[in-house]
Formats: sequence, structure tokens, C-alpha cells
Amino acid sequence: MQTGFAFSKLADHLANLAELTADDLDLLTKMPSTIAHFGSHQAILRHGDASNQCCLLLQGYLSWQDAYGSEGQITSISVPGDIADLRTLYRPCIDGNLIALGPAVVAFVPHRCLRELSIRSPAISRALLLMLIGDHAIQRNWTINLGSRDALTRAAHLLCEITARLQNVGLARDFRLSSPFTQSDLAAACSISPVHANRTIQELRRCNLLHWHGKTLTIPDWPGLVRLARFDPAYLGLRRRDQTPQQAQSGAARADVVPA
Amino acid sequence: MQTGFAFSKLADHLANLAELTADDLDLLTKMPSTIAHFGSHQAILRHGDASNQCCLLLQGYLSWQDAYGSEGQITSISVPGDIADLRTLYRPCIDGNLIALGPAVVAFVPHRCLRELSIRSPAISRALLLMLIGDHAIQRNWTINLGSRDALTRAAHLLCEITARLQNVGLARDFRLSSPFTQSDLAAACSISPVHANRTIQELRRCNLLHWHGKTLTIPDWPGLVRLARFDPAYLGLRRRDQTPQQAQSGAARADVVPA
DNA sequence: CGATCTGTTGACTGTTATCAACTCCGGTGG
DNA sequence: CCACCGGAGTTGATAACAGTCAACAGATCG
Repeated sequence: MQTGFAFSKLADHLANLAELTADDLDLLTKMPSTIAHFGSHQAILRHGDASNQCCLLLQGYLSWQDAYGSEGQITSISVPGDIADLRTLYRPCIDGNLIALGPAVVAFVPHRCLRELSIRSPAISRALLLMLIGDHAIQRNWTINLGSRDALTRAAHLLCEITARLQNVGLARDFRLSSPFTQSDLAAACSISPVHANRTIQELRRCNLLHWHGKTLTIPDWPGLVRLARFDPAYLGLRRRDQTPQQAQSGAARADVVPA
Repeated sequence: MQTGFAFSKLADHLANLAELTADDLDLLTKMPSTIAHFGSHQAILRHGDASNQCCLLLQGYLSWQDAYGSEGQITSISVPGDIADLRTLYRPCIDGNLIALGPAVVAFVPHRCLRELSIRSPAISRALLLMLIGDHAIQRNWTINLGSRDALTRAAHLLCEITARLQNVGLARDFRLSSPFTQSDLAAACSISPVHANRTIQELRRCNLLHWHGKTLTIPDWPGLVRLARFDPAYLGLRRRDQTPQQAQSGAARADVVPA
């Protein structure tokens, strides 16, 4: 399903939300954009900025933080194929700081182009709207995560979410994902202290649910992690288009989840 | 700004999001709906339900909870004029439980009618989209609230948000609001235990930031509460259409906020 | 090859959860 | 009219989870 052009991850993501035709994909390839590279913890957008373009993530991870000093709370994370600031297409104000977690490659697309694209392709217009709704559902799930889980299950749930979203765009198929972010980043996303994040990760390692060495992270026991986190991917709202063996395994794992 | 018909609060809300003409308001008054009353802690929608209508709140409060047993985490609260399940208009699946906090009056409007309305009035279509984006922003703010504040400031921030949103539709202008919900409800919304919620409320009372007797709640020192909670209403995304004395006071209070 | 960032560990503190008992209030039925 | 009942609010004692401080080890990079 790798289409080989810069927006292939975005195409995967959109195709998981709505039925896209070859014409729709063709329109995507012709979309003009500016490619930019960012270093770890570099700010891409800052609170109060004006914006007339969207930030499409091609490689790496981005995070929204409410403060860009040292350890501002992370309110969401973007993976490749995401449009991190899609909402600015509809309300062009930046109420947070968009920070790269590790090196990242992004494509800036003018709002104007996305609006033209929406007019020419109802399917893409619909997919963008569903992407917005999906972001909302993810945000609601973060509220649940912070509100009703302890540090261990919170971290486990976050890892499940990131992995599932990566698999959605063809990454992390073997439960091995690049992890350029630091333990402090994980702490900021789970709202725990960096020290406690460290101990939490050690606990996950001890349970053989996580290997994290250097900049690679592997999940040796996906069903186990899913069970611990009580992770149910339904909220991601994906059509689960291409059922690969890995996704079948993930599906089987889901059946293992103990009902709340 | 009370227009005197059933949807007046919705009209207020929409008008705060986009410029509405007399024709737009006229279309609203003609919208068919079914009125229903719900008792305290009664479920309006349940996880997994199918839905072909939206639930517009006329009176009272609604909450989304992830479990409807006893004390499931509350992920958001609706005030009059809100369409609690607006997202089902775009993706018709219910991923949570919609519960009344105290007695509530709602109007059910078929999705079909809202879609026709959107087609006939671009302004209302736009306002609905901005309402969705606004809900998203509120959700993001709940993530921040749970992630970066302690019990006292969390409760204070929630009170500020509810008050500001009520004022947005012409309620609680004198910082006196009906509070049919229990301390346990507040606890579920702040993700603290009911016992600790009680102690937190007492602390707010001791600081003269809150009077809560019976089913009425008053805020004697709005600037003080805003300062404690570091509440900045900007995220609500309102056009702040009708500047009343009370709202002017609120604006002055906002200037008092200590920068983060 | 030192500077700096990240990860790791131990000791201590503090906020919040949990448990249990009790009060207060509004309603309900005898 | 009163006794009773259940839900909500209140209080104290104790325990668990997580935050903070401080020091050090290891890696990475100029």
C-alpha cells in the first residue's frame, strides 16, 4: 500500500477513513507543499501564531504542548500521515505549541490548496472531516487515560495507541518502532514525573512488555500490553481496510481484552 | 438576546460562533424536534447505540461518561445550547454514555434536518463546524486540567469553564448557577475521589471562592477563582458578541491572570 | 576528551485514595 | 405526625502512589 510519493502516509490515513478513488489519489500527488526538517524539541508552531497553512507530518513524531519551556504537558502526539494542525483549516488560531519529538520531516500545505482539494473531491473533504473527528476521539481518550489509569497502565495505553496509529499507515508492522523521544517526553504525555516515568518503563521491561534500547522500541508481547492497558482500538475509528497478518494478530489480541 | 423559542440557547450559542442573519434564525425556529425530559443520572445514550438524531440540551446539564455503573470518569459536560452528540452527525457511532446530571430537558433533532439546515444556511453549517472544533478545544483543555493541576485548581478550573459557558448563553450572569449535580459528579469530572472532592469544596468555601448550598451555587469572587484556576477563556473560541457589564468584569478578571 | 543530555537509583515527602463511621436531609409510608 | 429509609455530605485514620531532591552512570557529540 506504499504509493511511493511524499504524501503516501497521508493517503493511507485518508483511505482508512473514507473510500478514495484513483482520481482522489491523483489530486493528492499534485498538491503543492514545502518540505521542512526539524530537530528534536524544536518548535514548529507557537502559541498565538497566525497560520495560513497546515502541517502534514511525513516522518517522525510531533507533539502539542501547552508550554514550550522545559516540561509542558503534552496534550497530543502526531504520527506520520497526520495533519497535526488540521483544525486551523477551520479556525486559524494556534492555541498551543507544536514541538518535534525527535527529528521530524513535515510538509506545509497552504489552507487554500486543501480547500480547493476539498471542493474537487468530496471523498477527501469527508476524510478530512473524519480525521478531525478522529482527533477529537483520541483527545477524549487521553482524558480517560489521565483520569482513570495509574502510571503503569497510562504508559501502556499510550504505547498501544501510538503503535496502532503507526500500523494504520503501514509502520511498526512488526511491533518495532523508532523512538527518538526521551523518557521525559513520555512523562510529559502521561503527566507523570520523569523519575517515575523511568521506574514505570523499568516495570514494563520487567514484565517483558517492552524493549526500549537506543532509538528503537519493540513490543514483544502485544496481547499482553493490550490486556494491561485495556486498549480497545475502536475509538480510532478506522475502517480497517487492509487486513494483514499483523493486524489480524492485533484483532485477536483485542478479543483478549477483559471487559470493563 | 432571549429569543423566546425552544432553541433560543442554541441560537445564542451559534451566534457566538458565526454571524447569523434573521433568515438563519428563522430556519432554526422551524426545525422539527422531539422534546424529552430526563431524571438525574438517567442515561440518554449508551455505548454502542446507533443514532440518527442529535441531542440538543435545552435545560440542565449532561455528561459523557465512559461507564454508566456508578462512578465512571466524566469526559465532558454539556450546558444548555450545546448539541451534546454533534459528532454523531458526521460519524454516527456512540462511544460513551450520555448521562443527565440532575433533571434535564433535551430536544432530539433528526440528523436529516440538521443536514438540510446546513445546506440551506452556510452560516449555520459553519457555526456547527466551529461548535465541533470548540468541543475539541474544550476536550484538549480537560486533558491539560487533569494533567497539570491538583485537585483544588482542577475543581476551580471546571467551575470557571462551566460558568463561562453558561454566561455564553445568557445564564449565570450574576455568578449564580443551578447545581443539581452532586459532589460525586464533580469528583468524577475532576478524576478525584468523592471524599477528596468534598474536602476540596470545603477548601474553596474556606477561601470564600464558592458558596454551594442546596441546588444553587454562587461564585462570590470571580476574579479570585479565575486567578486560582489560571483560567483563560480564550480556548472557548467565542466571538464575545454582546459585552454586558458582567462579561466586562470577566474580561477584567482575565487580565489579572498571572502568566504561566 | 570534557560538556551535556539522558537514564538510573535511593531516601524522603506529599497529595490523594481508601475504609469506615457518622450526620444531615428529604421523602415515604404507617 | 412520626418512624423509617436512602442518598448525600462530612470526618478521621491509614495506606498507596507519585513527586521531589540529590547524586551518579552512561551515552553522545562537538
